[in-house]
Amino acid sequence: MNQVHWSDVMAQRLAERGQDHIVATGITPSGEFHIGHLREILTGDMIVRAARKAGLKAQLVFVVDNADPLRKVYPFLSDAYQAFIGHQLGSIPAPDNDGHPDWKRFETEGRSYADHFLEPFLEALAQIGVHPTLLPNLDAYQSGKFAASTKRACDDPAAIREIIERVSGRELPESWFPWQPLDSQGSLDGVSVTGYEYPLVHWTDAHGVEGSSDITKGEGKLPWRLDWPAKWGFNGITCEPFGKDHGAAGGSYDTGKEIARFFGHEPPLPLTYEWISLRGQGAMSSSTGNTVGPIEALALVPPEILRFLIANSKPNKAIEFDTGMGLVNLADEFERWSARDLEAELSDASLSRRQRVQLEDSAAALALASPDIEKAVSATSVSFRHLALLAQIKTSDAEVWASLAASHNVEDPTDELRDRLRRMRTWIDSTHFPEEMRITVLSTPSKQALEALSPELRPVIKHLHVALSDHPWTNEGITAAFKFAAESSQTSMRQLYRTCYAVFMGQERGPRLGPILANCDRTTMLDLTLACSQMV
RNA sequence: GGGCCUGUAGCUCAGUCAGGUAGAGCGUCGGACUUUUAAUCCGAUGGUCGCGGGUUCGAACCCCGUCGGGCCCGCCA
Repeated sequence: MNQVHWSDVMAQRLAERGQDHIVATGITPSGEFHIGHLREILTGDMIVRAARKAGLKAQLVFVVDNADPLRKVYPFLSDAYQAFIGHQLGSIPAPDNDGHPDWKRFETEGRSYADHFLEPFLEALAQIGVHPTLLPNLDAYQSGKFAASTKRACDDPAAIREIIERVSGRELPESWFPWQPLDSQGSLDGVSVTGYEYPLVHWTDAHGVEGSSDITKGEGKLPWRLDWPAKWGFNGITCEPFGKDHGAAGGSYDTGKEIARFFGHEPPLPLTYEWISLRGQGAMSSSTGNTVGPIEALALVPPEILRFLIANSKPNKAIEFDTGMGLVNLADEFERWSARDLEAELSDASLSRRQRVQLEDSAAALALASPDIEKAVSATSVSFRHLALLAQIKTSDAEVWASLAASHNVEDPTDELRDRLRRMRTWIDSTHFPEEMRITVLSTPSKQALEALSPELRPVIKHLHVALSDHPWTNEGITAAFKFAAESSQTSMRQLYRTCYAVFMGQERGPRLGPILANCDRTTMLDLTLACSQMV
């Protein structure tokens, strides 16, 4: 069988390199995590799954870059963080609700800035079925794992400098040294290296203080372009997906490749992926607050839908995340696919190569979408659209299940379905829910909708008003009134409904009106109908 | 300046690596269900594959050029 899904292609390439694999992902916990970061880790997770499917041994690791310094005081931080700029994220206190440093928890529990942002992300990962081995980078420095590579670099800074300058095309300052020592205050900024005798790097800091940094004890860190290839080595990384920022020519992967070999190991198999942007708002960025967090996204959609989004998009394809109609369409697409018997469809010998590839690709994406690798997500047979509708009309869950029992043969709602309804209600209450999907009954006539109505339908409104006035204000009564109005005005039911939607909802189509109108005030609705009939 | 990704049906995208009759889903339109809980089912509609050249018996696919979109080359997934 051909390898069609991107994850299978990666697995195949890994198989050519060996049997044992460690797939790495890495993120700097400098601010709130967002679904862009989810692409990083899910891409890794899916490669691991594909590799195991191909009979390889594979493990997912998540390098937490908590040795990276705080770059600036982000909008969600108080000015107190000014003092921490340049300090490592794993060694400064987390912000509290007001953005002030929470010294108490930092001192009693050791809860760092990095932990603060990492925790909710890990929670989201658990929900989404990703269970990576965590590798906090600060610990790696402190336990001396970087020592060997660091020594290699510090023993021959010119070689490293040559690689970076040649490959990236940028010139490094004269003072550049392949180790950034922590200064007298614990900052990585503004430190000048004055000498090196293994294992000590001597420095003078911005405060005029002099000191020495032991590279085997993590009293500093490697610059990013060395940090990355160094940890490929001691962690035995064989594959790593990364964002396009690292993948650019002359970027950190390019220099990393050569530096890794200088350190004495092969670089991992790369996979560059595109970024996720928010529809209409550009790239997501933790620092600007232009984000949708994984937790927030999971409150709205089930994990399998998020996984499906990543699995079904080729890594080099930019994703526009849309919490409105895009999500509805995505969810319904997932639902349709999972309801199909792809196995059976693929056994059809008359399929063209093209059709076959498409089916196989979707089948692979669908399998990867399940948070639980052991079990495929079963089709709920209820579309997102339909559930959105029911959730708006029925106030209690019991009514929703009763309706589904009648219309969709759902006797006993599965846990999956209950879960979906719960998320659906959250979504409807949020600002993300698309207006297009929102059921609104008008209180004043929609001039626009009435004008859009074909001329021969306008007189029908009068019949409608009469019929509604004469029938009981119940679901059955209203439905009977519709029928009566259609007969007395010689209109087909289809056309009558079109008229009704224009009158009551200002739209061309909509859900069954009987039950909805029955929940509305009779007088208000009759007044609305009358007003409409007088307008046309 | 250097480089990467991208342009295929109204929309979202497969198909490009291994050239062989242009594919899905959505949407739209029509029909069915004695008309609809935006449902479901059936059917139809729809593309000079950005543009121009070249290679080839044959090009969406390979090569050259060109235009448009996104992005990277200090940090960012």
